[in-house]
Amino acid sequence: MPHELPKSYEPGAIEARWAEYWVKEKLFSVSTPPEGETRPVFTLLLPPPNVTGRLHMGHMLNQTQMDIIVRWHRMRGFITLWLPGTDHAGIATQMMVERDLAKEGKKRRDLGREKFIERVWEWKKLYGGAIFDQMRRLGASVDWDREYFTMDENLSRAVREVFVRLYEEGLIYRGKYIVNWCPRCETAISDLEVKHEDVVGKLWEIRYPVVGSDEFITVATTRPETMLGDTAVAVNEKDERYTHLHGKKVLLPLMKREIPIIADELAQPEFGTGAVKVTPAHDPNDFAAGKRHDLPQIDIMDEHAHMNANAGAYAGLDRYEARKMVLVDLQAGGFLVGEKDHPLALGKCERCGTVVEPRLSEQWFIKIQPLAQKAIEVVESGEITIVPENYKQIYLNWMNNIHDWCVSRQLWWGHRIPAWTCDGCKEIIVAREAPASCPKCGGAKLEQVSDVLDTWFSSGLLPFTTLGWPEKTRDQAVFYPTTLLITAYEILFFWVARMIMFGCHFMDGHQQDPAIKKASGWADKKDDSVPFRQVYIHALVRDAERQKMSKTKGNVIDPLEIIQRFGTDATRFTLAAMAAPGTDIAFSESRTDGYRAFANKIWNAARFMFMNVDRIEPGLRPEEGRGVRPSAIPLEDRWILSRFNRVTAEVNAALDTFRFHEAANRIYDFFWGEFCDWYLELIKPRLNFEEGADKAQARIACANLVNLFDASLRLLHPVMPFITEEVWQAMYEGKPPLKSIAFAPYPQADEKQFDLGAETEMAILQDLIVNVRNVRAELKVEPKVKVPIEVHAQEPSIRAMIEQNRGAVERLANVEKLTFAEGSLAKQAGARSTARFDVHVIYERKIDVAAERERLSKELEKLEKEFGNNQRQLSNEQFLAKAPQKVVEGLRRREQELMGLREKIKRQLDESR
RNA sequence: GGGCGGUUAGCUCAGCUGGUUAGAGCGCCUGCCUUACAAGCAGGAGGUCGCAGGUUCGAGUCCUGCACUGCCCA
Repeated sequence: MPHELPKSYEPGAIEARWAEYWVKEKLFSVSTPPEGETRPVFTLLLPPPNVTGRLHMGHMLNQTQMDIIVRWHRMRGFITLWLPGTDHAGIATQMMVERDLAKEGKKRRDLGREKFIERVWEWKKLYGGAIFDQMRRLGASVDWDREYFTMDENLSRAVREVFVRLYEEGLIYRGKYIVNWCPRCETAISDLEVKHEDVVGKLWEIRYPVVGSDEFITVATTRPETMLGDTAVAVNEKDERYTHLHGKKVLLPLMKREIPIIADELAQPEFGTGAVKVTPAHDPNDFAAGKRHDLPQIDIMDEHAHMNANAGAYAGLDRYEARKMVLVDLQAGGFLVGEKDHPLALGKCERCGTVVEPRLSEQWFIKIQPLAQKAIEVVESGEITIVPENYKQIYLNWMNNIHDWCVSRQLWWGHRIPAWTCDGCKEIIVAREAPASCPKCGGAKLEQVSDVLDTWFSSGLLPFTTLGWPEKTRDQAVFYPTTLLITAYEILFFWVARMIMFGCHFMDGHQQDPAIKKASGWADKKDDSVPFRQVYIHALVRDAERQKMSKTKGNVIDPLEIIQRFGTDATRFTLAAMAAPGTDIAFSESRTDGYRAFANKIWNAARFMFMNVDRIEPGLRPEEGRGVRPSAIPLEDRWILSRFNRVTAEVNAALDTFRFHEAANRIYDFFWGEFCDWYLELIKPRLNFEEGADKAQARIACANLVNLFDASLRLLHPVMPFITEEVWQAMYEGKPPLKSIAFAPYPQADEKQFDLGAETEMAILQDLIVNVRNVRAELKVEPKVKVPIEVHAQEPSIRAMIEQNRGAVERLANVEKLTFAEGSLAKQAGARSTARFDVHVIYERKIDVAAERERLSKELEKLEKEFGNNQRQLSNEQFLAKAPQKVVEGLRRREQELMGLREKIKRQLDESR
């Protein structure tokens, strides 16, 4: 049987089938376009999920939006490349495998570096693809043939190349500085990987005896254990309380070490006692002060944040045990003079939650200023646009206050830094490949630096390394700069900023193929070194109570579970419909449930269409222009075409500016509220194919229906790819002209089809029908009983229009017979008046006079209020002088309507007394 | 402490550059198994747009202050 769609809509079945088909047929794979290509190009890089990752709502929103934009471009004839890949996620992945090892009672050091890395690769092979399997379920139309992994050999080579070039340019340096150290992960982490948490800590006051006097100087600290590493006490130069102590020394309690009192801006007179202890090896500010005053740096902890030999009697203790002991001993010695609650922001490791320890260590840094400069310029000048715009300022603020980036990590899993230490002369050699001997002393014993690079170092390069860099490839000429980046605010600094810095630096001087650049609409952009032309920052998905989702709170919504219950299409639609730029999404299942109902509506409308096609002309296919009869086109056809084209214009405009919610809602309102609720109902009589019916008319109506349905499916496809594919394929009974609706042209508005007249007439007709239904409900007319109505319309054209569509009124409003009256019907009981017509429902039942009067009074009150406003404005000379003509005219017209309506209502009120 | 948002119907949210009567989904009430759809159809109730000022002929929309609330940075 042709066109068979099962009676009920089951998203699970159709979605799995099409998801598999799209991948199997390699529909979204893009080969490198040859020289001379003139089609526009759209390139999008998928923000690489962690290889350890599992799909969450954030991914789902991100990917839904990307897929909408991607499918939209593809359907508009762009060569559309969406590049997927995963990130090796240094710490996260290493933790995962360490956890596995722990189950076997082993640690990574038991295996050794090489064996451990082998183990990680095994793990990756087994579990690394999970998130992409999940992505396929979303329908993400990425090019699976170009899938990359940041640890792939070609990408690793590019990473080494970048590192060496930066080093040679003097933009990478190595040195001993205070970094954020995670004692659990045993590695340095960047500023961005530290999350601050507000806690109530304590502020302790400790007094240090001044050498050579019986005076004390009192310092305040939140971390008393670090006093073991103090090498000075600082006071402010301007603080007169301490002027007499400048140049003196104090005897550090517990350690019995004499340390100087220095004058430094580190000490702020307003804070605490105005004097602070200085621990250069354990605090970044103290480190800086230490440099200024050439103080010794005494490191008192090891990599696990346990006290080391420099901590004297406390060696071996964990930092918190040491704190307790130190406090006890200070107390016993009479040095502890105060303790009070003190709010502080405690820095924790983003990955494992361990409190971060500022630690003095040898690390590699990128000198960021020169890179940031260009990255600021390209955003300020609009070479890269950021949407919503407020993120531009946030980006610039951050960029302007950027610090050098610590890129070394003391991990095993990642890109090992291409630097070697000569065993003989300790020279550091940075090179693309392992050097055979030391260029300085000729020694052959060289050892590669054990650190690896921050994961973001390699992901920052992806826009060009995925296109073959450092080779100069045709792919780069075509696809670079990528067109767009869609991502979450959270990684604006981590990733977006770094891509911009790296892109501008390493692609400096690059030029995109000029023909393609122009065709793609970027002719006005001057700089092709940027990694992307536009950035769209999407919102956060929260739970229905607006809470941020978190595992600890247990309020995480699993997108796959939602998909299972409501279907991918409905879930995608929910995210699209709620994604107003700049506002977080409070995900609510009831909305998704509603959008599944929308999918169901489409399904059933399709069944209705197929039922008629099979009855009237089984071979009917969508075909542009077919079915439209040039003369005597019925109102509903002119109307729906006008509406479709307007909606098409709105949807295209909305997608162009990332207003996903607007695009989704326009289609929803059109398809359900106009196409199904009105158009389908209106054409039902024309679809009559029985004996004696106008079969030519039925064929035309059916062809119109099919064309409009086809166009609507194409309009919706980027948002709901599965159901649209299913119905579209069914329209061709499995023999479509293209492999997928994904390649069918996206509807573009044809302004010639805009028909304001038809829209106005239709609005009047709908108004008439709704009014009759309304009165029927009020008169409590039995649903099955048809009643006669009288209509009065002053304007002959309106009367003619109603006359012409009397069948529609009679059918849709359940009317027995429509007759026209010459005079106003306003005073009749059971009548309604509008500016265009009066309608009287003829029905004997006594109406509820009190209720009717109440309704009328309310109506009158509303009218009077509006009329008051109307008059106030129209009698205001300033208004008349300054307001645009259009607005004034509108109000004048409304004034007439209001006066008429007011009279009618008043008369009805009089009559009903 | 600095910065950025939010506050519109019972709930979740739209309302773009100020312009005629502030919208949707869900929920609620009433009535319908009307041959595509009860996951539906038809009708209905529900809003001093956080508060106070200001700009303007005109403010949900722009400005200032306040209150509450969220996020980021230090």
